Amino acid sequence: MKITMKEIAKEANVSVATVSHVINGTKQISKETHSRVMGVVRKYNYMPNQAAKTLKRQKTMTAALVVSSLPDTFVSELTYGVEERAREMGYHLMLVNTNENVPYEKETINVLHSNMVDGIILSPTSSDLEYLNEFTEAGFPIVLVNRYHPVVKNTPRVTGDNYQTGYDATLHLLEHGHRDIGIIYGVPDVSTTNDRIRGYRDALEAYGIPFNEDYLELGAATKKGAATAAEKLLTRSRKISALFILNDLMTIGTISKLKEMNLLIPDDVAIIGFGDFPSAEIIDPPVTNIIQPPEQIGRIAFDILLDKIENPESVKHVELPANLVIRKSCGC
Amino acid sequence: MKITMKEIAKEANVSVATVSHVINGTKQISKETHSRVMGVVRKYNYMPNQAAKTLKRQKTMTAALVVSSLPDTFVSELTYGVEERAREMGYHLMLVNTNENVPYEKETINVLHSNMVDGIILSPTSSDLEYLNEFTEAGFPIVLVNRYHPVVKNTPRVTGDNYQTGYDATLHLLEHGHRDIGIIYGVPDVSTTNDRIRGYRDALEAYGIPFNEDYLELGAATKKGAATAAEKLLTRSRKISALFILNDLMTIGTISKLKEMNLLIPDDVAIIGFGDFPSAEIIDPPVTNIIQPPEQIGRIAFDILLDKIENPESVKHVELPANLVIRKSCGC
DNA sequence: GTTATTAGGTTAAACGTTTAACCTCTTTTC
DNA sequence: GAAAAGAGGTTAAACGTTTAACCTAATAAC
Repeated sequence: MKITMKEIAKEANVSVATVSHVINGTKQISKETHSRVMGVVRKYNYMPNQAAKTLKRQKTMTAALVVSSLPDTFVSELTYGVEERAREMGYHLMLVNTNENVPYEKETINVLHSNMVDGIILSPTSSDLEYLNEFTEAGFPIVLVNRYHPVVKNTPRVTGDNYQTGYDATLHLLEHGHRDIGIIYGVPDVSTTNDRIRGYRDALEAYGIPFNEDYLELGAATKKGAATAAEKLLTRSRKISALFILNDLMTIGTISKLKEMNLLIPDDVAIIGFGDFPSAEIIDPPVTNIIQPPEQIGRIAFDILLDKIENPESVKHVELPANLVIRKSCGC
Repeated sequence: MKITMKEIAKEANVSVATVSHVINGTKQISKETHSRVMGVVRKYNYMPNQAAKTLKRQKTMTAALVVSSLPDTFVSELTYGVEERAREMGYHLMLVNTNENVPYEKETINVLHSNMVDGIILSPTSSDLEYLNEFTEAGFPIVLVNRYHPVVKNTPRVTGDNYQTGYDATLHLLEHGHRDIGIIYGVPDVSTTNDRIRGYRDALEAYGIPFNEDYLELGAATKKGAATAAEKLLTRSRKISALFILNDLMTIGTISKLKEMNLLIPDDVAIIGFGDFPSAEIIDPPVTNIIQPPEQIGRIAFDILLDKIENPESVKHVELPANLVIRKSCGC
């Protein structure tokens, strides 16, 4: 069996309270006792039982990152940022992927809430987030990341500035003279998609161009999905001369389809992608991308979670700017 | 405060034991009592305190995945597989990235061992794994993934067949007529690197070609690292006509450098990469890759961990085959 | 030379579950 | 109709920590 504090205490000839105090530094302890206890601790490589500690302290020193999909570049890098920051701050990280499954997401939040973690960073599946209020109102720290919804009260969030990036990308394409710009989006009805499309609409409006529902197509956030979406879009609306694609895998899928259709980028169809990827600059042509800082979003989200844990009234909203890195696929 | 079993018991007019029994189904309970208790449970959305449960049961129902680096395609997909399988089996997953830091790895295993998790899937940083024996001998379940070392006894592992893939890739290049084949590797002195290089050597030997230390270069598993490694290799040994590159990011970095040097792929330098990536087929030329199934490795690793938890004597070794997917960069 | 203060410990209650042992009725068995 | 078995509960002891309250001897204060 695993060694316990009681046995350490016996071997060091002190009470368990003393062992606890030397380990945690919660009381003055004489030099000799201290080193005698630490000697025994090291001898057995003793580590306090986390469950007991948590039960008593009501603090787990672990946080959870709950995402709605894992095999996704953005999410991977987000995870990296969160994990790194958690580690730096002495926290452990629990990772759960809800796989875009809303009931499972609810269930997950519920069990994590029961003394498994001190707080949650959540990238939610849907906009139906009212159920979160039950937890946040009870003082359980949750921070929303990437996707959000105004229905959740008193809850910090950190996102990219999706509206602005949608606007900027569209504007750039407009400045290149494009008037018929298609969008391939990954997931319907989430704030990220909606905000970017809002930016797109407003940019069009600034140029006096009417919004056309036919120019939107769902790409399901996959290569294959985007390929068929691109095909639909370009056959249905032959005037489309530029595409704005809302994630990296879909950008790759689209390019693949365009090559298959023998369409030249950017001459026949210009492209701006969302989310940079490692090979973007060695593709022919190198692809122009909106780059968001997912790792930084993760780090900040963790810091805000910590702030929320220590200071329950605090509600910070952070919106990080993104950059348009211009390469060749837009026509530049 | 969070609601406890005691309060549920009071409101349902039963003892806490009874509440526990209805929740866990550990005893016959009358229909009325059962529904009365469940009524109160649902009313307050009660969930048992995990810390208390763990303390009593000595079982956490969570596993840990400890990797040595996170921002890496292979690791991301491995994580995906592990998380998915854990979720399916009703386990939670703890994720920690040791950042190739050996002391931190040791420390991590130590705290995870103290009733935080029921077992660990470890992709270790170094070959210095003797310290693990202390834990495995005490019956703590650990399964090694990807990297391993024979010094760890009684410990299951699941890896790709690195020797064979090293052999196959080299052979393919040899069949194309290449006699001077460089290797860019990511991390020195780990089993993955060593096994692949062993395969490379043996393939060369089968063709009667002497092994040349100068044909190896460290690429640090990054784009930049590989770019400078490629440059070094090609200027130092001008006869090199093919490159075998041991991870995806390094493949991209190398291609980028070759383009910069105005070298044609595959005419001036042929390339085979290790680890497929989403854009491999839209790059010009499409890149020939060894593809390993990291997600499957993850799933299997979790199953083996579970097996080890339930059956401590079990020691399974799994070695998964990889495929050479042939595209254009090898000269085909 | 009494009284406070401090240093260095110990005792014991609590954290919220689980579960063996026990109890009390009913029902079954022969 | 007495004994055995079963159904449906309860009691209380763990699980391994933390921490407030308490204790004692030594030192400081005046």
